[in-house]
Amino acid sequence: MGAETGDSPRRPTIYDLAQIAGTSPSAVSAVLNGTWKKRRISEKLARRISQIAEEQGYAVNLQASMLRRERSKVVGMIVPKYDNRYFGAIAERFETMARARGLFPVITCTRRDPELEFEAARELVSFQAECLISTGTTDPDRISDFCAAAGVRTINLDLPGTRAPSVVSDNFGGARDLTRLILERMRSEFGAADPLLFVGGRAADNNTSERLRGFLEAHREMGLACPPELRIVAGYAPGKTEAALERIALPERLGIFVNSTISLEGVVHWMKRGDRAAPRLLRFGCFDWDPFAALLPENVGMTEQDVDGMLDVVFGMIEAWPESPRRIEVPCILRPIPAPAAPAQAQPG
Amino acid sequence: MGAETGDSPRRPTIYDLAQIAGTSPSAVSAVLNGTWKKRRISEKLARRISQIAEEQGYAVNLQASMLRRERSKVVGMIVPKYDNRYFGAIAERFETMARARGLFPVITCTRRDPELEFEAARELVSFQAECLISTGTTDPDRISDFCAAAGVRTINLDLPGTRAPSVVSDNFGGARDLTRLILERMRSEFGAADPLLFVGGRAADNNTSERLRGFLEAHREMGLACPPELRIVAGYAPGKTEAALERIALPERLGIFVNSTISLEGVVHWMKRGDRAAPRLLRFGCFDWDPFAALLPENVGMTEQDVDGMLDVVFGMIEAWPESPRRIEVPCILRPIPAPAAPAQAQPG
DNA sequence: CTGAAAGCGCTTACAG
DNA sequence: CTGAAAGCGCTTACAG
Repeated sequence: MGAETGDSPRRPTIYDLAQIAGTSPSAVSAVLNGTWKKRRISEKLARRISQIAEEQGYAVNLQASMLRRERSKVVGMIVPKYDNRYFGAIAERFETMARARGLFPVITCTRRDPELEFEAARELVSFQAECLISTGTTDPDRISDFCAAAGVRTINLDLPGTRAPSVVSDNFGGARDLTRLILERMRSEFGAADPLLFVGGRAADNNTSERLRGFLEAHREMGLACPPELRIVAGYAPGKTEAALERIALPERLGIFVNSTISLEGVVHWMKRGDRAAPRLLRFGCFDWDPFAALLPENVGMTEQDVDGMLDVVFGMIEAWPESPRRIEVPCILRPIPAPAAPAQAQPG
Repeated sequence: MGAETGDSPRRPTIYDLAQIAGTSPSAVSAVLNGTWKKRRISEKLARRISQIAEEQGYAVNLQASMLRRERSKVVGMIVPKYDNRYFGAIAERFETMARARGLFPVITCTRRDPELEFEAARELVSFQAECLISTGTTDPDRISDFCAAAGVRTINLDLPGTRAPSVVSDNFGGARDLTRLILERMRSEFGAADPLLFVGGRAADNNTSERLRGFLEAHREMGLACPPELRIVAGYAPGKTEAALERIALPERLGIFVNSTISLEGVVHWMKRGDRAAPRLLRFGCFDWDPFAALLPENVGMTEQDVDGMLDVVFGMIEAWPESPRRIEVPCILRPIPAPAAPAQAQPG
């Protein structure tokens, strides 16, 4: 990009508008930012200035405006991905809610790269963000420390950081309810009362351990023992999940608790490969939401994190600053999927 | 948010750093923005200044910096959604590529709301964006006109706007290839040689009409007539698609060309409801990509738009400005899905 | 009812 | 090798 297109005139400023209107830059500024009634500028002048601004295609220079104002109204967010139902929904909802409150949302996507995350935090501070929400970041505390030093508030979303208030899903309760649902469906459809297989996630990951706790709790309620070999917690990646499933011997009928749609891709690939002994009577539930995954015939239910609910809490914290509680839990939404009403679709003959 | 936390000290400026270092603000500025070698500042001083900046948690004020510089390096993008595989991938890739070029990407999500789109364009101009990429917007020409008046360049991505250069998928070729694939699979799996059903999209939508053209072309090649009643172009919404499918009589065996994953949701809901006469031998292909949709057993292939390829072209245009061609087409990527290797999974008994 | 003036935090010729 | 000074486009007390 060249610096200028050469023949394109400089973008008009309030000085240009003032000259055209035969008034002062102060008056133009007041009219254009809505403080003109307070300054008792005549409605006639206000109207004329607005008209001229419109004609000249005027747009305020936010860099200048923010530099001068005491508040930037910029709120920053760091997400690991957009290309993901959950984080996509978070980013979208955050933007909508911020705008509704007259704030300027600036979102950055850092693909779980710790260095990029830190650079993004620095950039958002440089943009004069008033607060920074981080979600899915690998090192939230480093970001919080940096921001604190710069006087920028941070909130961790769906992350249990220790250096900032956090808003998290009730992973325990959500997992317990999903586990109950799967157990129930195994019983009603197959008459089974066996412990489930837990698949996906990382042991060090707080969300995974909370979900595992809920999973075990539901088994305990039913008086079911839960052998450790039925827990595959070897990462979220589909390939790892698939490989781990291949290595273990599984019963004829099986219920699976899948810890994310990422892991679910691995589970389904494994199911689809018919070249080995897989359980004949299979059902699963998944802690995550995806509309197409909801259509898989073995799926009995999905647990959706309450994005709207969590962001309501986040904006509540922003507004009630600095009296934010350290941590708030938001319940998840269980979406049961009814058993198919009819026999299977046609298969290749 | 209160204006200040009261006890938090003002964020340090180059004046503060200069005072601590016992030098001038000019020197600090030069060191911090990398122009110090040109100014022949001693390496010793440069090192000391950097050190102090680090200690003080200094972060440049981009508002001030951008205001003073001739270039903002901000590149804006308007997308309709983040919560969508395609647009999520576009946003994510755009951000990565812009950063790699030392630019500041600012993305706004406008949920197909024409007023919001226009407000977003105005806001990006106010942020001094040097160019604006719009994709999936309802009124790209209005945005282009406004930006042109403000001296901001626009590029339409996957949109055939008339007022700005555009980068679009080869919808014709992509649809022709996908249609060929479905026809081929209907023949090899079921021995069928019937015309396909086209489902989804809007007739007024350029992408839909191009895809329909490719669909018809593939039929023509095969010597197949293509009766108009086998084209359901009543919008993308899943509900509309499902309702339209219910209203028509369909043959025992059927191949379907589905015009987006949005419409595909409707098709699959219709397939899953077993309470009416649906085709027994069903296959479909879909012009869009989704990993779970790819797992549906009737799916023979999906056409992915080449997001990386399109954005390469977009950044090429940005850099080669103002010699941009009016319109560039980028081929799509066909992803065939092999027929299942084994018999169907267990169904409820 | 309105304008002149200071200043937000930087960058960059310009003058040593 | 380095600093003083002007100015980017606004906003906002302040003084009429």
